Amino acid sequence: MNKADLIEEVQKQLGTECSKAHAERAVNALIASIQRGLKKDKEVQIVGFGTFAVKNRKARMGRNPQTNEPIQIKASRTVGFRPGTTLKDSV
Amino acid sequence: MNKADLIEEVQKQLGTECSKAHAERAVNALIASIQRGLKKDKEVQIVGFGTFAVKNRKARMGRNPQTNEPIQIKASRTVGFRPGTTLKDSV
DNA sequence: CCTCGATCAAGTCGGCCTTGTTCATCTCGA
DNA sequence: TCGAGATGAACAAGGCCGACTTGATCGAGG
Repeated sequence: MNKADLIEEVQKQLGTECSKAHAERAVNALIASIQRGLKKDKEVQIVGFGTFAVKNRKARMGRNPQTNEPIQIKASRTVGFRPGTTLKDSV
Repeated sequence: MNKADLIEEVQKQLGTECSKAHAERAVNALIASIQRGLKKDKEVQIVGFGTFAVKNRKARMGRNPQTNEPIQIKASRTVGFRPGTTLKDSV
């Protein structure tokens, strides 16, 4: 399922009163808001769905799959997601 | 950041023309749509954000942290999330 | 057309995941 | 606005799953 299909689903649930353009704006706004929330509070919790959290990933040893040469992987940040109980049960 | 703050952020980005109640409906609709997309296609890709995917978790051996007793962990399903490049760079 | 993400290779170690209670926090009805 | 109900985080220890590395290529979205 891609973004276009997702927007269509959202527009259906919001009713025909809401245009697809509005649904798209809402989707983009939500995504942007989650990003801003992650940057600010490092965590965004959505009850009944799950929790997004910025995670610190330690430096470690890796390997270049092409040259088979060991390389140093620097510490980095990523975004983790832990599904909530409701979401787990629904899938 | 909780759901209420998130809704407020969304409403700001949508403009004052959109009420907070509408923003809340949009947020709920999007979440519900993602859930339905996961149940249907097992994967929801949002460009510029990341990808949600239903993952099959194999059965394995675990341990009860309280009794220190080995236990069998049954195979289960969970929802994984892989952040996209844009999201990684923003945090 | 241009950007963005998935994919593939192989090897490895970081961290996820288990149970169950306790506590903090959020949601929602009145 | 406040209380009641509900949801999730944290905590323990340890095993093994899988995310992660490069980089070119393909597909698709904007």
